[in-house]
Amino acid sequence: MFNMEPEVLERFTLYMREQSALTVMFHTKVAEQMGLSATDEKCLDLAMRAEGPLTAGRIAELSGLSTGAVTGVIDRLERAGFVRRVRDPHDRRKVLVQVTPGDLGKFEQLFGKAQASLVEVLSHFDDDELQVIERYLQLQIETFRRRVIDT
Amino acid sequence: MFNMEPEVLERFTLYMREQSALTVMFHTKVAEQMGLSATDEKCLDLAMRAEGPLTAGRIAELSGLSTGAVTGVIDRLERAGFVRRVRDPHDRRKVLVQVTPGDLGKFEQLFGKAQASLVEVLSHFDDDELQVIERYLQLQIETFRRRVIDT
DNA sequence: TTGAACATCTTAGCCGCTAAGACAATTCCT
DNA sequence: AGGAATTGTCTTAGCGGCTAAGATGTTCAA
Repeated sequence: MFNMEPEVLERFTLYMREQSALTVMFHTKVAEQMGLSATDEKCLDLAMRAEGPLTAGRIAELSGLSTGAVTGVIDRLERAGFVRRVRDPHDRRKVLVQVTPGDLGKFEQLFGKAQASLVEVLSHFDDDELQVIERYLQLQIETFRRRVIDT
Repeated sequence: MFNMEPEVLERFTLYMREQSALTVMFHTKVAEQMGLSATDEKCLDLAMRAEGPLTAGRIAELSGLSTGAVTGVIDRLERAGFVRRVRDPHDRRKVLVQVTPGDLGKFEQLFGKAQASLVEVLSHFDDDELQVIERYLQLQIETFRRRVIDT
């Protein structure tokens, strides 16, 4: 874009950095409250957001950890009751990590609070404005994803 | 808010989680490219975003690390040329961490790329829409900050 | 069937983190 | 002013998670 005033860009850049820093802190705190490390929480989040159950190896890829580290992560998550190891019946080398449906109470509770915050924020906008925001978020995520991948 | 359709909230919640996960990954990658750990990059970011130079202790508070850990962080950042230790002339117990103005080339370059992405995203919106988005970001950050602090 | 490829686990070694205490500078109290 | 308490940073010991390399168990192709 050519005709954007520099102050606008500066302000938005600051928002991004601020948001980034807060996000990192939030994840740390959520993990802490759940009695997990940030790494473990990150992997649990991956497993929860995935369509079906992930394999251990896929978690390693997505998280950027070594397979050895992921073994430890799953050990701890399993011991804490958040996930279960299930051998893939079609390929018994693979370990499927199933998120335990119950026992996610603490997690849901913490994210529930975050969701309440989100509702509060969104309540300040009418439908047309929400559409703008949604379009922004979709674009931002899509662009950011590409950027993260080839960084 | 009462009259928001549940699907809308669900979608926004997903955006938040997606954005969170991408942010964490982005920070990891930025740190990696700079030859720093995620922790070190986080502290450098704090130091760069602060008004004046931060003390070692303040960095410990803001980052949630122990003072001992911060000593190590500053050692590494200093060795890598990103910051300098300066004793506070008014209270010689304190160590001020000054961000080196030069030598931030790699950092600026990486964040420059992120900024280019931001510009691209923002270019899809007109001025009125940008105002909506800015209002959203401000509210979101403010609300999120309170949420993070008392989580 | 046998070797190669694959998925996960195990182990050794390293590094950063915390907690506790050492050290130095400052402030407080009388 | 002068000693005690406080404050800010650094040091150290010990712990735990991470990586890399190799072990183990499974699948696949010829």
